[in-house]
This record gives sequence, structure tokens and C-alpha cells, in this order.
Amino acid sequence: MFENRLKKRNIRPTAMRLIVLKELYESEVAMSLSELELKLENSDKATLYRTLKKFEENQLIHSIDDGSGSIKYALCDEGCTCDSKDQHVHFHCEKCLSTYCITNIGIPQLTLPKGFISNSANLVFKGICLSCS
Amino acid sequence: MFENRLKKRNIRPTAMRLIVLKELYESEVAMSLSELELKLENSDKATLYRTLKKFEENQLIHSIDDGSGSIKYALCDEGCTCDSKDQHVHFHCEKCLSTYCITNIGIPQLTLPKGFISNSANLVFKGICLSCS
DNA sequence: CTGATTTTGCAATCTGGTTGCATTAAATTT
DNA sequence: AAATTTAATGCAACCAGATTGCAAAATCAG
Repeated sequence: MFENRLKKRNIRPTAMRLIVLKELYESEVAMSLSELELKLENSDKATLYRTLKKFEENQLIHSIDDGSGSIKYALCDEGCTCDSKDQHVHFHCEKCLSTYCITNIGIPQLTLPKGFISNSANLVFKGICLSCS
Repeated sequence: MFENRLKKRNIRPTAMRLIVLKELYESEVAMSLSELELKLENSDKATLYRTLKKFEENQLIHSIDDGSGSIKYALCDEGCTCDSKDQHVHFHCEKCLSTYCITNIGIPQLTLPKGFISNSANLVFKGICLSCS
């Protein structure tokens, strides 16, 4: 249940937050702030913005920079702690502009040049998604 | 010589373009539009913008979305055709905010779920760079 | 040199992201 | 349950980066 999911992450379950969580839950693809704003009637951009920030801080959702210019958000898996083990590949469809979490593919470890220490990474594949092909 | 490098890519070698190319050539790290604007006295943002667009279209430079909010640009290697074989990893330093091309590390090929066809990818590692560590 | 084409510079606009602040809602205390 | 404290919301305003229209200037071809 949504209320519980918020409480588990120490987020006060207000009406707005429940709506946003439900919306993200029901979406197969990651959503941007403006997409949420469009989808949810009489919602306020600033409220949505702060809602997403809070959700992200408390590791209920993660943000994805898919290169489209606007940041997308998607629900984390239940036990997610948003550290490197939880990071996964994303796919951005150049036709429908949807962005998918490929949760079962992690980011490969690569040996960087001496002196470069990495603690996170962003890997986005671009092309044509299942629905558009 | 810079003029030749432009001509080879079918870009008319104007004064401004030579200056921008020189600046990118001399920079060890990728540069954003606003960084260029700051660095180059009495330069115009719109001109720089269109210069970078033209350079990118004609495959003289490539753009990097490092997640910092502004797109960075870096010179391509001489024979670059900007297809998947030329794509490489980038590194974004969270301390000095510099972004480096790691030209000798390509993007790993991963098997995506059925129906997802990728033709390009963006892989950015974040952490602390050589100069900052 | 002259006309055609491209580039430049300036101002203006757009979009996504972000903040200040007063109001409202929720949680806590009495 | 009322009072008090604390957090969330809604509105307007702002900001930065990206982008465009347009007239003036520079470049190129004949």
C-alpha cells in the first residue's frame, strides 16, 4: 500500500504525495516534472518539484539524466539504497522519447586512468524501444 | 594548422571560428558554451552557440552531457566520424567540475532486453579527477 | 567589383529548474 | 480536544542555459 511505502522511507503521507507516488508506480517509464504536472490536474510545479526532491533524498525514487534536457524520475526497488550496487542502465527511445529502467543490467566496472576515482556512473543507451520497433 | 582543420570538415574558417577551435584545442577538458563565453572577451553567446552547433554537425567536436546541467564540448580525433566506434567514456570531477574525454575506453556492448535497439550511448563516470585527488 | 550567400551581434524568448513567503495542513503537546 | 509547533503547499517570481528572429557585416563566386 502506498501510504506504507512512504512511511517506510520516512516521508509524511500527504494527499499530494500519495497521488505522485501512485502516478509513478503506474507508469512503465520514467517521468519528468513537467510530464507529472501535465498528467495531474491542478497540481503545482513547485510542490511537485519539492515532492520529487524529497522522494529522491529519501531513496524512494531515483533521477535519470537521459540527455533529453529534462530529468526523469522512476521508483526505486523496495530495498534500494541508491548506492553503486543499485545503479542500473537506462534506455532512452529516440522515437517516443520514453526512458526505461533496465534494472537487471548494472553499470560495468571499467578501469579508469590512474588517479581518477569514480563513485557513481550514468549509462544511457539510445535507440528505438520495444513499443516503437 | 587550425584553418586546415576547419576546411577539411567543410567549415568556412572565419576569425571567430578559428578562435573557438584554438580554445578547444588548448583545453585539456571539455568546455561549455558559457565557459567559452567567459574565456573569450567580447564574444557573443549566440554566435558561440551556432559555432558549436556547426562544429558538432560537421563532426569536428562532440558534445557531452555530463549531468552538470550544461553541455560540454570537446574536439574529436582527426578521423572521427562520431559513430559508435568513436564513442568513448567521459569522466566528470565532482570537485573541480571538469569533464574529461577518456578516449581510450569505449562504451561496452551490453545485451539489452528483446526489442530494444540501441545506436548510441552515453557513459559518464563521476568522482574525483587526477588533479583533485 | 558586385551581387548572392553566409556569418555575426544584439535583443528577445522559451523551458526547465529553483526559491521566498504567506497560507494551510499535519503532528505533537497540554 | 484545543493549542502549539512543525512541515507542506500554492503562488509568483526568478534564474540559467538553450535557442531564434532579424538586420548589419563579412565572405565568397563570378
